[in-house]
Amino acid sequence: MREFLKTKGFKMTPQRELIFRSFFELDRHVSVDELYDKVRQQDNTIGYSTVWRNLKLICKVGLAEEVNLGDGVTRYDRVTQGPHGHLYCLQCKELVEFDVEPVLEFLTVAADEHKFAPDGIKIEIQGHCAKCRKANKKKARPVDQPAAKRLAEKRP
Amino acid sequence: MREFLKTKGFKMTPQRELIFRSFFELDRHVSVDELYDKVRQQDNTIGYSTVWRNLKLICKVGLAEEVNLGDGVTRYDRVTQGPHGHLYCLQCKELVEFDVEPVLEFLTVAADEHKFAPDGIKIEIQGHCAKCRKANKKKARPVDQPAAKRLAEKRP
DNA sequence: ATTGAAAATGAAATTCGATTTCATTTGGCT
DNA sequence: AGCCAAATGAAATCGAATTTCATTTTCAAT
Repeated sequence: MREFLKTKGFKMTPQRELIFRSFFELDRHVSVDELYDKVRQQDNTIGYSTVWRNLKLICKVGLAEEVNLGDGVTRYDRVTQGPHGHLYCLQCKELVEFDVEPVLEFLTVAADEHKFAPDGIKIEIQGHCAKCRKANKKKARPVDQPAAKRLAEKRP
Repeated sequence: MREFLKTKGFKMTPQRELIFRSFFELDRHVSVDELYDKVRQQDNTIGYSTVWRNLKLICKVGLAEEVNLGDGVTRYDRVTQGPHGHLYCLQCKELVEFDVEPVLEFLTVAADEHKFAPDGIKIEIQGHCAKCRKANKKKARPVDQPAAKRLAEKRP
Protein backbone atom coordinates (compact mmCIF):
# COMPACT_ATOMS: atom_id res chain seq x y z
CA MET A 1 0.00 0.00 0.00
CA ARG A 2 2.88 2.31 0.80
CA GLU A 3 4.20 1.78 -2.70
CA PHE A 4 0.80 2.15 -4.27
CA LEU A 5 0.32 5.52 -2.61
CA LYS A 6 3.79 6.63 -3.48
CA THR A 7 3.09 6.20 -7.16
CA LYS A 8 0.19 8.59 -6.71
CA GLY A 9 2.22 11.15 -4.82
CA PHE A 10 1.02 10.47 -1.30
CA LYS A 11 3.00 9.61 1.77
CA MET A 12 2.45 6.87 4.27
CA THR A 13 2.01 7.68 7.92
CA PRO A 14 1.14 5.62 10.97
CA GLN A 15 -2.29 7.23 11.12
CA ARG A 16 -2.96 6.59 7.48
CA GLU A 17 -1.86 3.02 7.82
CA LEU A 18 -4.26 2.42 10.68
CA ILE A 19 -7.13 4.18 8.97
CA PHE A 20 -6.71 2.32 5.72
CA ARG A 21 -6.37 -1.02 7.48
CA SER A 22 -9.43 -0.39 9.62
CA PHE A 23 -11.47 0.66 6.63
CA PHE A 24 -10.71 -2.51 4.74
CA GLU A 25 -11.23 -4.68 7.78
CA LEU A 26 -14.58 -3.16 8.56
CA ASP A 27 -17.66 -4.30 6.81
CA ARG A 28 -18.46 -2.05 3.93
CA HIS A 29 -20.53 1.14 3.81
CA VAL A 30 -19.04 2.83 6.82
CA SER A 31 -19.66 6.43 7.69
CA VAL A 32 -16.91 8.74 8.87
CA ASP A 33 -18.20 8.43 12.40
CA GLU A 34 -18.17 4.67 12.35
CA LEU A 35 -14.64 4.50 11.05
CA TYR A 36 -13.54 7.18 13.45
CA ASP A 37 -14.89 5.15 16.35
CA LYS A 38 -13.13 2.01 15.22
CA VAL A 39 -9.85 3.80 14.66
CA ARG A 40 -10.08 5.56 17.98
CA GLN A 41 -10.22 2.27 19.80
CA GLN A 42 -6.73 1.60 18.60
CA ASP A 43 -5.27 5.10 18.78
CA ASN A 44 -7.18 7.69 20.70
CA THR A 45 -5.04 10.56 19.47
CA ILE A 46 -6.15 10.45 15.86
CA GLY A 47 -8.21 13.44 14.84
CA TYR A 48 -11.58 13.30 13.19
CA SER A 49 -10.42 15.35 10.25
CA THR A 50 -7.59 12.94 9.63
CA VAL A 51 -10.04 10.09 9.37
CA TRP A 52 -12.25 12.16 7.11
CA ARG A 53 -9.40 13.18 4.86
CA ASN A 54 -8.14 9.66 4.54
CA LEU A 55 -11.55 8.36 3.69
CA LYS A 56 -11.64 10.95 0.95
CA LEU A 57 -8.19 9.83 -0.10
CA ILE A 58 -9.29 6.23 -0.32
CA CYS A 59 -11.94 7.42 -2.73
CA LYS A 60 -9.53 9.59 -4.66
CA VAL A 61 -7.19 6.71 -5.35
CA GLY A 62 -10.12 4.66 -6.49
CA LEU A 63 -10.47 2.15 -3.68
CA ALA A 64 -13.87 3.31 -2.48
CA GLU A 65 -16.74 5.52 -3.44
CA GLU A 66 -19.30 7.58 -1.67
CA VAL A 67 -22.81 6.32 -1.22
CA ASN A 68 -25.71 8.64 -0.51
CA LEU A 69 -28.92 7.08 0.65
CA GLY A 70 -30.62 10.35 1.37
CA ASP A 71 -30.54 9.94 5.13
CA GLY A 72 -28.04 12.71 5.47
CA VAL A 73 -25.04 10.51 6.10
CA THR A 74 -22.40 9.78 3.50
CA ARG A 75 -21.12 6.25 3.54
CA TYR A 76 -18.00 4.90 1.95
CA ASP A 77 -18.34 1.78 -0.08
CA ARG A 78 -15.28 -0.26 -0.87
CA VAL A 79 -14.91 -0.74 -4.57
CA THR A 80 -14.70 -4.44 -5.14
CA GLN A 81 -15.04 -6.76 -8.08
CA GLY A 82 -18.01 -5.66 -10.03
CA PRO A 83 -20.81 -3.16 -10.05
CA HIS A 84 -23.63 -3.77 -7.65
CA GLY A 85 -26.84 -2.22 -6.48
CA HIS A 86 -27.93 -1.49 -2.95
CA LEU A 87 -30.89 -2.74 -1.04
CA TYR A 88 -31.46 -0.32 1.77
CA CYS A 89 -33.82 -0.97 4.64
CA LEU A 90 -35.49 2.28 5.59
CA GLN A 91 -36.13 1.00 9.06
CA CYS A 92 -33.00 -0.68 10.35
CA LYS A 93 -30.65 0.94 7.81
CA GLU A 94 -29.27 -2.40 6.80
CA LEU A 95 -27.54 -2.18 3.46
CA VAL A 96 -27.01 -5.23 1.31
CA GLU A 97 -25.66 -5.54 -2.17
CA PHE A 98 -27.02 -7.32 -5.15
CA ASP A 99 -25.76 -8.04 -8.59
CA VAL A 100 -26.82 -5.69 -11.35
CA GLU A 101 -24.78 -7.11 -14.16
CA PRO A 102 -27.86 -8.11 -16.16
CA VAL A 103 -29.17 -4.55 -16.44
CA LEU A 104 -25.89 -2.84 -17.15
CA GLU A 105 -26.11 -3.04 -20.88
CA PHE A 106 -29.60 -1.64 -20.94
CA LEU A 107 -28.49 1.34 -18.87
CA THR A 108 -25.43 1.92 -20.99
CA VAL A 109 -27.56 2.01 -24.09
CA ALA A 110 -30.02 4.33 -22.40
CA ALA A 111 -27.23 6.73 -21.53
CA ASP A 112 -25.94 6.53 -25.05
CA GLU A 113 -29.32 7.35 -26.48
CA HIS A 114 -29.27 10.57 -24.52
CA LYS A 115 -25.67 11.22 -25.54
CA PHE A 116 -24.42 10.86 -22.01
CA ALA A 117 -21.01 9.38 -21.31
CA PRO A 118 -21.61 7.50 -18.08
CA ASP A 119 -19.11 7.71 -15.26
CA GLY A 120 -20.99 5.79 -12.64
CA ILE A 121 -24.23 3.98 -12.25
CA LYS A 122 -26.19 3.84 -9.03
CA ILE A 123 -29.05 1.51 -8.41
CA GLU A 124 -30.79 1.65 -5.10
CA ILE A 125 -33.84 -0.10 -3.88
CA GLN A 126 -35.27 1.28 -0.70
CA GLY A 127 -37.67 -0.78 1.25
CA HIS A 128 -38.05 -2.97 4.28
CA CYS A 129 -36.05 -6.05 5.04
CA ALA A 130 -37.64 -9.30 6.10
CA LYS A 131 -36.67 -8.87 9.73
CA CYS A 132 -38.26 -5.46 10.08
CA ARG A 133 -41.42 -6.52 8.34
CA LYS A 134 -41.81 -9.47 10.63
CA ALA A 135 -41.26 -7.25 13.64
CA ASN A 136 -43.84 -4.79 12.38
CA LYS A 137 -46.47 -7.40 11.91
CA LYS A 138 -46.28 -8.44 15.53
CA LYS A 139 -46.42 -4.94 16.91
CA ALA A 140 -48.54 -2.55 14.93
CA ARG A 141 -51.04 -4.76 13.25
CA PRO A 142 -53.43 -2.38 11.53
CA VAL A 143 -56.98 -2.50 12.76
CA ASP A 144 -59.05 -4.48 10.34
CA GLN A 145 -62.01 -2.61 8.95
CA PRO A 146 -65.28 -4.32 9.74
CA ALA A 147 -66.63 -6.11 6.71
CA ALA A 148 -69.87 -4.18 6.93
CA LYS A 149 -68.16 -0.86 6.51
CA ARG A 150 -65.98 -2.14 3.74
CA LEU A 151 -69.01 -3.27 1.82
CA ALA A 152 -70.94 -0.11 2.57
CA GLU A 153 -68.20 1.94 0.95
CA LYS A 154 -68.31 -0.04 -2.22
CA ARG A 155 -71.80 1.11 -3.06
CA PRO A 156 -72.60 4.47 -1.56
CA MET B 1 -56.16 20.90 -4.95
CA ARG B 2 -57.89 22.49 -1.98
CA GLU B 3 -60.25 19.52 -1.81
CA PHE B 4 -57.45 17.05 -2.30
CA LEU B 5 -55.56 18.50 0.64
CA LYS B 6 -58.65 18.67 2.77
CA THR B 7 -59.16 14.95 2.47
CA LYS B 8 -55.68 14.53 3.91
CA GLY B 9 -56.27 16.93 6.75
CA PHE B 10 -54.38 19.96 5.46
CA LYS B 11 -55.63 23.47 4.92
CA MET B 12 -55.22 25.71 1.95
CA THR B 13 -53.60 29.09 2.25
CA PRO B 14 -52.58 31.75 -0.26
CA GLN B 15 -48.92 30.92 0.31
CA ARG B 16 -49.49 27.24 -0.15
CA GLU B 17 -51.46 27.87 -3.28
CA LEU B 18 -48.65 29.92 -4.78
CA ILE B 19 -45.97 27.45 -3.75
CA PHE B 20 -47.80 24.46 -5.13
CA ARG B 21 -48.59 26.21 -8.37
CA SER B 22 -45.02 27.38 -8.82
CA PHE B 23 -43.67 23.94 -8.11
CA PHE B 24 -45.80 22.34 -10.76
CA GLU B 25 -45.13 25.09 -13.27
CA LEU B 26 -41.41 24.88 -12.82
CA ASP B 27 -39.38 22.30 -14.62
CA ARG B 28 -38.79 19.33 -12.43
CA HIS B 29 -36.00 18.63 -9.93
CA VAL B 30 -36.05 21.95 -8.16
CA SER B 31 -34.19 22.63 -4.97
CA VAL B 32 -35.72 24.57 -2.09
CA ASP B 33 -33.66 27.58 -3.07
CA GLU B 34 -34.80 27.51 -6.65
CA LEU B 35 -38.44 27.27 -5.72
CA TYR B 36 -37.99 29.92 -3.05
CA ASP B 37 -36.56 32.28 -5.65
CA LYS B 38 -39.40 31.68 -8.05
CA VAL B 39 -42.03 32.11 -5.37
CA ARG B 40 -40.39 35.23 -4.06
CA GLN B 41 -40.73 36.92 -7.42
CA GLN B 42 -44.46 36.77 -6.98
CA ASP B 43 -44.71 37.37 -3.26
CA ASN B 44 -41.68 38.68 -1.48
CA THR B 45 -43.13 38.13 1.96
CA ILE B 46 -43.14 34.36 1.89
CA GLY B 47 -40.65 32.83 4.25
CA TYR B 48 -38.06 30.26 3.35
CA SER B 49 -39.33 27.78 5.90
CA THR B 50 -42.80 27.99 4.44
CA VAL B 51 -41.46 27.01 1.06
CA TRP B 52 -39.44 24.23 2.63
CA ARG B 53 -42.37 22.89 4.60
CA ASN B 54 -44.65 22.95 1.62
CA LEU B 55 -42.14 21.13 -0.51
CA LYS B 56 -42.07 18.49 2.19
CA LEU B 57 -45.83 18.48 2.18
CA ILE B 58 -45.94 17.94 -1.55
CA CYS B 59 -43.82 14.87 -0.93
CA LYS B 60 -45.93 13.71 1.96
CA VAL B 61 -49.10 13.72 -0.07
CA GLY B 62 -47.33 11.78 -2.75
CA LEU B 63 -46.99 14.36 -5.49
CA ALA B 64 -43.20 14.55 -5.44
CA GLU B 65 -40.18 12.81 -4.04
CA GLU B 66 -36.74 13.78 -2.95
CA VAL B 67 -33.77 13.19 -5.18
CA ASN B 68 -30.25 13.06 -3.82
CA LEU B 69 -27.46 13.24 -6.31
CA GLY B 70 -24.72 13.48 -3.73
CA ASP B 71 -23.92 17.09 -4.45
CA GLY B 72 -25.28 18.16 -1.13
CA VAL B 73 -28.53 19.61 -2.44
CA THR B 74 -31.85 17.86 -2.17
CA ARG B 75 -34.04 18.25 -5.18
CA TYR B 76 -37.74 17.60 -5.47
CA ASP B 77 -38.91 15.57 -8.36
CA ARG B 78 -42.52 15.67 -9.38
CA VAL B 79 -44.02 12.22 -9.41
CA THR B 80 -45.47 11.73 -12.84
CA GLN B 81 -46.70 8.80 -14.83
CA GLY B 82 -44.16 6.05 -14.45
CA PRO B 83 -40.86 5.26 -12.82
CA HIS B 84 -37.82 6.74 -14.44
CA GLY B 85 -34.09 6.93 -13.98
CA HIS B 86 -31.93 10.01 -13.91
CA LEU B 87 -29.04 10.95 -16.11
CA TYR B 88 -27.04 13.52 -14.23
CA CYS B 89 -24.29 15.58 -15.78
CA LEU B 90 -21.54 16.06 -13.24
CA GLN B 91 -20.40 19.19 -14.99
CA CYS B 92 -23.42 21.31 -15.84
CA LYS B 93 -25.77 19.56 -13.39
CA GLU B 94 -28.31 18.95 -16.10
CA LEU B 95 -30.72 16.25 -15.08
CA VAL B 96 -32.69 14.30 -17.64
CA GLU B 97 -34.96 11.36 -17.22
CA PHE B 98 -35.07 8.09 -19.01
CA ASP B 99 -37.39 5.18 -19.03
CA VAL B 100 -36.49 2.25 -16.79
CA GLU B 101 -39.55 0.15 -17.35
CA PRO B 102 -37.58 -2.70 -18.95
CA VAL B 103 -35.40 -3.30 -15.88
CA LEU B 104 -38.11 -3.01 -13.27
CA GLU B 105 -38.98 -6.63 -13.18
CA PHE B 106 -35.38 -7.70 -12.78
CA LEU B 107 -34.97 -5.36 -9.83
CA THR B 108 -38.19 -6.47 -8.23
CA VAL B 109 -37.07 -10.04 -8.42
CA ALA B 110 -33.67 -9.14 -7.04
CA ALA B 111 -35.30 -7.44 -4.06
CA ASP B 112 -37.50 -10.42 -3.56
CA GLU B 113 -34.58 -12.80 -3.55
CA HIS B 114 -33.15 -10.85 -0.65
CA LYS B 115 -36.52 -10.76 1.04
CA PHE B 116 -36.80 -7.03 0.69
CA ALA B 117 -40.16 -5.38 0.15
CA PRO B 118 -39.27 -2.50 -2.15
CA ASP B 119 -40.71 0.93 -1.53
CA GLY B 120 -38.82 2.85 -4.13
CA ILE B 121 -36.26 2.26 -6.79
CA LYS B 122 -33.62 4.77 -7.76
CA ILE B 123 -31.50 4.49 -10.82
CA GLU B 124 -28.97 7.18 -11.48
CA ILE B 125 -26.34 7.43 -14.11
CA GLN B 126 -23.77 10.09 -13.50
CA GLY B 127 -21.62 11.22 -16.33
CA HIS B 128 -21.11 13.98 -18.83
CA CYS B 129 -23.64 15.24 -21.30
CA ALA B 130 -22.85 15.76 -24.95
CA LYS B 131 -22.63 19.51 -24.62
CA CYS B 132 -20.08 19.44 -21.83
CA ARG B 133 -17.96 16.86 -23.56
CA LYS B 134 -17.85 18.90 -26.71
CA ALA B 135 -16.92 22.00 -24.74
CA ASN B 136 -14.16 20.09 -22.99
CA LYS B 137 -12.64 18.88 -26.19
CA LYS B 138 -12.23 22.40 -27.49
CA LYS B 139 -10.67 23.77 -24.33
CA ALA B 140 -8.48 21.32 -22.56
CA ARG B 141 -7.23 19.19 -25.37
CA PRO B 142 -4.46 17.11 -23.84
CA VAL B 143 -1.06 17.86 -25.27
CA ASP B 144 -0.17 15.22 -27.77
CA GLN B 145 3.06 13.46 -27.02
CA PRO B 146 5.57 13.75 -29.82
CA ALA B 147 5.73 10.55 -31.85
CA ALA B 148 9.43 10.25 -31.19
CA LYS B 149 8.99 10.13 -27.46
CA ARG B 150 6.11 7.74 -27.74
CA LEU B 151 8.18 5.35 -29.78
CA ALA B 152 11.20 5.77 -27.56
CA GLU B 153 9.17 4.64 -24.58
CA LYS B 154 8.06 1.52 -26.26
CA ARG B 155 11.57 0.09 -26.40
CA PRO B 156 13.75 1.42 -23.63
C1' DA C 1 -71.51 36.14 11.12
C1' DT C 2 -68.88 34.51 15.30
C1' DT C 3 -65.71 31.74 17.42
C1' DG C 4 -62.34 28.40 18.97
C1' DA C 5 -59.12 24.77 18.03
C1' DA C 6 -55.89 23.18 14.89
C1' DA C 7 -52.92 24.26 11.33
C1' DA C 8 -49.93 27.47 8.93
C1' DT C 9 -46.74 31.20 8.68
C1' DG C 10 -42.27 34.06 9.02
C1' DA C 11 -38.17 35.18 11.27
C1' DA C 12 -34.73 33.63 13.76
C1' DA C 13 -32.25 30.15 15.95
C1' DT C 14 -30.46 25.59 16.02
C1' DT C 15 -28.67 21.31 14.41
C1' DC C 16 -25.35 18.53 12.46
C1' DG C 17 -22.51 16.56 8.94
C1' DA C 18 -19.06 18.17 5.82
C1' DT C 19 -15.16 20.91 4.99
C1' DT C 20 -11.48 24.33 5.83
C1' DT C 21 -8.02 26.82 8.42
C1' DC C 22 -3.85 27.08 10.63
C1' DA C 23 -0.03 26.13 13.41
C1' DT C 24 2.83 22.25 13.99
C1' DT C 25 4.81 17.82 12.94
C1' DT C 26 6.43 14.25 9.95
C1' DG C 27 7.89 11.50 5.76
C1' DG C 28 10.91 10.83 2.26
C1' DC C 29 14.02 12.80 -0.63
C1' DT C 30 19.21 14.66 -1.62
C1' DA D 1 21.66 16.28 8.64
C1' DG D 2 18.45 19.32 6.29
C1' DC D 3 14.89 20.58 3.31
C1' DC D 4 10.14 20.90 1.61
C1' DA D 5 5.90 19.17 0.55
C1' DA D 6 2.51 16.51 2.63
C1' DA D 7 0.07 15.15 6.74
C1' DT D 8 -1.88 15.89 11.20
C1' DG D 9 -5.07 17.57 15.09
C1' DA D 10 -7.82 20.97 17.09
C1' DA D 11 -10.79 24.27 16.35
C1' DA D 12 -13.36 27.11 13.45
C1' DT D 13 -16.39 27.54 9.63
C1' DC D 14 -19.80 26.40 6.28
C1' DG D 15 -24.26 25.47 4.58
C1' DA D 16 -28.29 22.94 3.92
C1' DA D 17 -31.86 21.05 6.68
C1' DT D 18 -34.81 21.46 10.39
C1' DT D 19 -36.95 23.35 14.58
C1' DT D 20 -38.67 26.89 17.65
C1' DC D 21 -41.86 30.20 18.89
C1' DA D 22 -44.87 33.98 18.79
C1' DT D 23 -48.42 35.38 15.77
C1' DT D 24 -51.83 34.84 12.20
C1' DT D 25 -55.08 32.30 9.46
C1' DT D 26 -58.19 28.64 8.08
C1' DC D 27 -62.32 26.27 8.55
C1' DA D 28 -65.78 23.59 10.86
C1' DA D 29 -69.09 24.06 14.38
C1' DT D 30 -71.95 27.11 16.30
